[in-house]
Amino acid sequence: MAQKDTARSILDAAEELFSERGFAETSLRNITTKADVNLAAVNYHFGSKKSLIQAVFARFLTPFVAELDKALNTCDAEQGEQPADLMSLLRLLSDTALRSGADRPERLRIFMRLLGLAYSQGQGHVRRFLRVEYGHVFRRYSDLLTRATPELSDEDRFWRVHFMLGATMFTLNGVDSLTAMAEHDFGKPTTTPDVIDQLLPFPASGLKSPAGN
Amino acid sequence: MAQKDTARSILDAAEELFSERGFAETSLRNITTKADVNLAAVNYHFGSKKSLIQAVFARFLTPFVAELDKALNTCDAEQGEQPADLMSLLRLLSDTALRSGADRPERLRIFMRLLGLAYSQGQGHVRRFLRVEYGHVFRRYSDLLTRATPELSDEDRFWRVHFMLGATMFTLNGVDSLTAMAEHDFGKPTTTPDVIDQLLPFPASGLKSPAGN
DNA sequence: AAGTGTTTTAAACGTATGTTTGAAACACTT
DNA sequence: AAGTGTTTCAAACATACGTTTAAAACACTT
Repeated sequence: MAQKDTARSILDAAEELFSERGFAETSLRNITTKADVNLAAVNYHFGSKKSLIQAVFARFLTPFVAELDKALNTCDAEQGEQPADLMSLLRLLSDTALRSGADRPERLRIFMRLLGLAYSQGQGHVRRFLRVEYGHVFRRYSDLLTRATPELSDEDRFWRVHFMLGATMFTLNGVDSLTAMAEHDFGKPTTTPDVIDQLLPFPASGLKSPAGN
Repeated sequence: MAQKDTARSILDAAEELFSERGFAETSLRNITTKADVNLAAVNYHFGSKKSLIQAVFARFLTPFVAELDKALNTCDAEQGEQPADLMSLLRLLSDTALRSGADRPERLRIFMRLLGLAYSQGQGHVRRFLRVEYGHVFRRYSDLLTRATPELSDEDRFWRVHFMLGATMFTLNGVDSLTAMAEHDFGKPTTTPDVIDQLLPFPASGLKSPAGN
């Protein structure tokens, strides 16, 4: 009982602190203080700081890719008749992501910040971990994207998928600052799902934009 | 003479190391070793590590915003007849950016990585520094963007400009990995200007995408 | 209730960091 | 060539970090 509690407190505190300040800027002492556990508890339960970082990712990603895999299975089943269209595929991904942090929808925001940090800060071990552990699901999704945009050359699609990825990462990464700015300027409160609704047409249009000019 | 040389070596080394590993992950000893100067030289010439970071940004940004300001002046002069269209505005920005790192075009890649890092790592002092020092030029550009997209509501435009920013930042941030992947997959060598040519239609389409669905 | 394996704790360890110091080396004017 | 202000240098400083240790506290079976 105590075991689970301590490990979970550490993960909770680490998730929040990492997403706010980054990995290198968050010390184990910051984490254990916030989690109200002993400093040595991190090394006892997770072995090292690196392993703790990976554990933070695993706690979010493992259920997420499981759900995504399931969703892709039903998607494959319905196929044969006709491949899923682009907008449906984007919706499938965002719905799965939103549903995956079921308890609090802000989990998605926190996690996207972590993902962005992992790629922009050194943290090569995180990238390796993610590729080895979850790569196959993303390859499945990527195949569906290809079938949904048959008019694009492989090269154009490659670049535009990354443009889309960038717009998404950047937006969800800073979604708290952005929603604050939007609320200040336009009065309307805006939630993360609202932002995603705003977002999706942008890459959907961009992916299909006329090539070559 | 020695003064300029030492300071410049430090800036060169810092620019490259920061862009590769991030700010927190690069120590003054890394920098001074690579620059082949004494450890104390950083504190002597720049005062502190924070000030060094800001100096790295200033060295790139000061000539860049000067050129951008000039370009916006001629743009304003030609106006009155009709506001500049969206694609021209994007071209104006990317051309200025490419021309600004005149000596080596890879300077732009390095600098975009720095910019991305500054926003994703803590480094609040950098954001403050950039806003205070260069904010007015970006506000000018933003006004032109508004006149180029009169059909958008302020809210839609706000979000889409940030989507565009995200696609651009992310792409130029990781442009070295991306071009390597593209070259491996498609055989074609790809330069940073090539990537920008690929990129621009994407936000241009995205900005004008039909609203509300 | 004793015994056993697990978890927590306070303290210390070794290492790396940014910064400061004071003397030495240098450049440049008089 | 002497003198003056600037720049370099090796060394040390204080601090913070991740990790390890060994004893204490705990939980749970017998």
